[in-house]
Order: sequence, then structure tokens, then C-alpha cells
Amino acid sequence: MKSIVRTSKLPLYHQLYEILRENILSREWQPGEMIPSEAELIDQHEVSRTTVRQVLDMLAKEGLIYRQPGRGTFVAHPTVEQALVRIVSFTEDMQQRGETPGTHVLSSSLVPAPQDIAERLGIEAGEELARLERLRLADGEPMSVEESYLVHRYCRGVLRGDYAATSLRQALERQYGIRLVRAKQTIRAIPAPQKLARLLSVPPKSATLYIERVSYSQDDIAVEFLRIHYRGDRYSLYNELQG
Amino acid sequence: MKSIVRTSKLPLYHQLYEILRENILSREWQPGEMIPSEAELIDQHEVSRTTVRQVLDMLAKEGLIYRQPGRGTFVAHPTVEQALVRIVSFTEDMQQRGETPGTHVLSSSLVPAPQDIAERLGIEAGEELARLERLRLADGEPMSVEESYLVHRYCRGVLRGDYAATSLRQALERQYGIRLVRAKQTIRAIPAPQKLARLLSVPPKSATLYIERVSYSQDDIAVEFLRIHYRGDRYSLYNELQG
DNA sequence: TAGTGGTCTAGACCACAAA
DNA sequence: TTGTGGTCTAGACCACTAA
Repeated sequence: MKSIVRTSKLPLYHQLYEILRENILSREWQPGEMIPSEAELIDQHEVSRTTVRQVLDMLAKEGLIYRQPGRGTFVAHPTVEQALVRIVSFTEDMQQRGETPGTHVLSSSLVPAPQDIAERLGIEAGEELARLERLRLADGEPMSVEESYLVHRYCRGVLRGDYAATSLRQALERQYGIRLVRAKQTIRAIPAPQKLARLLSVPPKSATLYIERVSYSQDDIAVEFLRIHYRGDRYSLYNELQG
Repeated sequence: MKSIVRTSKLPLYHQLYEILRENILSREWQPGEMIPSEAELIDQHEVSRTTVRQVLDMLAKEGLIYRQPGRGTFVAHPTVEQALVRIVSFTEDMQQRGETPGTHVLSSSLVPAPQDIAERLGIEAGEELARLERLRLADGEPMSVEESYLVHRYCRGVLRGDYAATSLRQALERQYGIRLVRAKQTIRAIPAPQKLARLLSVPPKSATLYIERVSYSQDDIAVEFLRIHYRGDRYSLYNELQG
């Protein structure tokens, strides 16, 4: 198990956060299981209660844990509710919804950046982009069509991967050290153009949920522009608001 | 100015939060303006730094303030980005988008709760609901149709108000002390039914962004069920995700 | 009664911005 | 040099849960 390094430049709470988060995501601590009490975490990591609570507050805010006064702190069960606030892969998304994901790669090529996409990514028009178009299936039926544009400069050769089987996000992380940690997106309802309607197996002009997303790396650099058309009759988004 | 009551059952941080929040929302503290430093807040309200910082963390998380190390803490400028995370009135929403809002009341009546809505609100089917149907305009053109269902028990007589001119949210707050502080919603793309298409001035089966929302009061009681159909060609949602 | 999380205090040292 | 927010500590009292 990783432990806190007192000489690190990283704040103690940040190190402890990474450690606890890893224990949860790796399933070392199972959903529903009680995690060590605040007192135990203080002893184990030799930090103050304030620091421990700061970390638990962060994890609770993210929905990874929940607390029960007088009882303890527990690992939360993953819920669909997280979908719209956390960046989630198609595979993960479908699994949360209880459907079996599938993928067909429709096309994959290098293209010069069109003006509109270049603007969104903060690069020059004409710069080389890796374009990947995929049909996504849920339980064998078409669910969405995704069009990814990656700034090729940051991930030369990405298109050599097989993205029917592998996750694009995983490849970016493992081969290029790029973690997509933040994204901005807009959501619209638009009628399916003819070609898209055929791919999705719906009548032309059917309502689709259309999302445009720009994703940023851990260094806050725009890396990907994504267009997704979801079938309106099969897909819905969920989120929570506060006043 | 309100001040903290030490004998109150409410936690100090909660009272201080309400006070600072009110100063911001009432525009007593203008956007961009520096708010009192942590040291000043400690003196003014006679609480510890921990308590002050807990409150500032909450406000920063909400996006109401931002901090600059070494400089101070400032009131944030309202941004469109808040739209999908904060609960926003139609009027406020349109103003942020730079359009002039308008409203026509289509119908208003008391109805027994249908099974599906009763479930969402956590009440018995058949319980009395106040139903309000409104057409929303932006720059004089139809933008959306809203159908509100309020649990009448909590706000007897609401329907006497004129909700073409007044905000329903304001009426709930001022007349019934109900503040909608939290909501859950799902977002879909669906084709406009004939009747709706006429109201929105679009062809039948046009794509609409359809939102179902359950809103909760400060006491965490479900108060309102809302259905909104936005014209797909005029409206888009925006939000930010984190990895 | 013992253990848990919720709230709160008084103090400390740091890096950074501005004068 | 002064004031700001960022991080961290050690300790306290409370209400609640479970044995």
C-alpha cells in the first residue's frame, strides 16, 4: 500500500486523497464496506483529524463514500447518478445501465482540422487531427455514433490501436500519459441526418440527443473534440442540480 | 445585517453561510468585489478560522466566490456555465443567453396525482396537485412548454397567482417559505407530439429536448414535478464534467 | 459504555501578492 | 514588510449508534 511522503511537495491531504480513492476504485474496499474510522486513518497515516476530514469531505462530495453519524464511513455503491458529472466511458456507462456494450469502428484517418473544431481545441486550422468514428451498441442494438478528433501532435500513432476492443481513454493514458480529467459539453436535441439515421437504424429525422464535448488533459490542454449522436428513444442523461 | 446566534440549534457555519450567501445574491457585494478577508470575518462574527474557511469552501464550490492566494476572496461573476449545475429560473436563464423572456399561461387547475408522478414525488396517487402549464417565449418566439405539478398541501392557493408576470419560485419562497434547493432531472431527445408542435410553432415530430425534474425544498421534501419541452432548434444545455 | 462522525477552537508556518 | 489565502496540528465537546 502506498503511504504518505512527508517530504513531497504535494499537500498531505492530496496524497491521502489519492491513496483512499485508489483503494475504492481498485475495489480493494468493496461497495457498502466500512472504511477505517477517522481515528484509525489518523493513526495509520499520522496526520491530524482536520486533514483526514478534508479528504473524506472530498470523497463524499464526489459520491465515492457516504457517512453515517455514530456508525462509520462506507464505500458508496456506484450509481447511474454519477454519469453527468463524472466523465464516464461508453463501456462504463452502459454497464451502469445494465446493458452490454459493443463497438464497431466505422472509419479512422488523419485529417486537417476544420476551422470550427480548431477553435474549440485552441489550435490552428489545418493542424493534423486523428479522426475516429465509431458505432456504439447496447445489447447488440445501435445506441450512438461517436466522432472523436484527437490533436495528433500529442498522441502520434494512436490510430494504430484497435478501438473496437480497447478504450480510447485507456490508450491515451497508458501509451501517452494523457489523462482526460475535465471536459465541457453542450447538449442539444436534433433530427438525425439521413446517413446517421441509417447507422442508428432509426427513421430519418428521428430525434437524437447530440453532444459536443471538448476534453482537457491533466495539464489543462484541450486534447479531444467529440461529437456524439445518441438515439433519442434509447438514451437519457441524468443529473442533479442545486439552488 | 443579520448576525450569528450562538444559542441557535443551527451550526455556526450554516448561519454564516446564509449570511454571506445573502450578501452576494442581494448584490450588496458586487461581482468582482473583494469580500472581507478571513481575518476580518473571524473578528466580525467571532468564529474560528476553520469555521470561516468551511463556509468559504462551500461558496467557492458553488461558484459564488473565487479566491486568489495573496490577494483576497472575490465575488464571482455569474456565468452561463452555471446553468446546468445550478437551478435557474427561465427568466434568469434567458437573460444569461441574451434573450428577452416572455410567458403565456396555457392552463392552471387542481388535479389528482397520476401514479407515475406520485411515485416521483413520494406521495399517494390521487393526492391533490396544482398543475400549471406555461408557454415560454424568447424574443417573442416560442422556446418551451412547461408543465409544473406542485404538491398542493404545501402551498394551498398557489394557483391564485399570476404566473405570466411572477416567478413561481419566488411565490413559493415568499408566500410559503419553500425554497427549492435541490433537484434531480433526466434529459432526453424526443419528437414533439402534434399538440406540442403547434404550441412551439414547429413541424410535428420535430426534435425537442425533454426534461423531467423533481425539485426538493430546503427540508428535502419533494415539492414539484416538472416537464419541459424545449425546441431542439433553439435551445442547448451546457455543462462541465470531471474525470 | 465505547466508538463514531459533526462541530468548533486557538494556534502555527508557508508561499504569494502588493505596497 | 504586511496582509492574504493554503495547509496543518492538537485538542475539545456534542449527538448518535450499537453492544
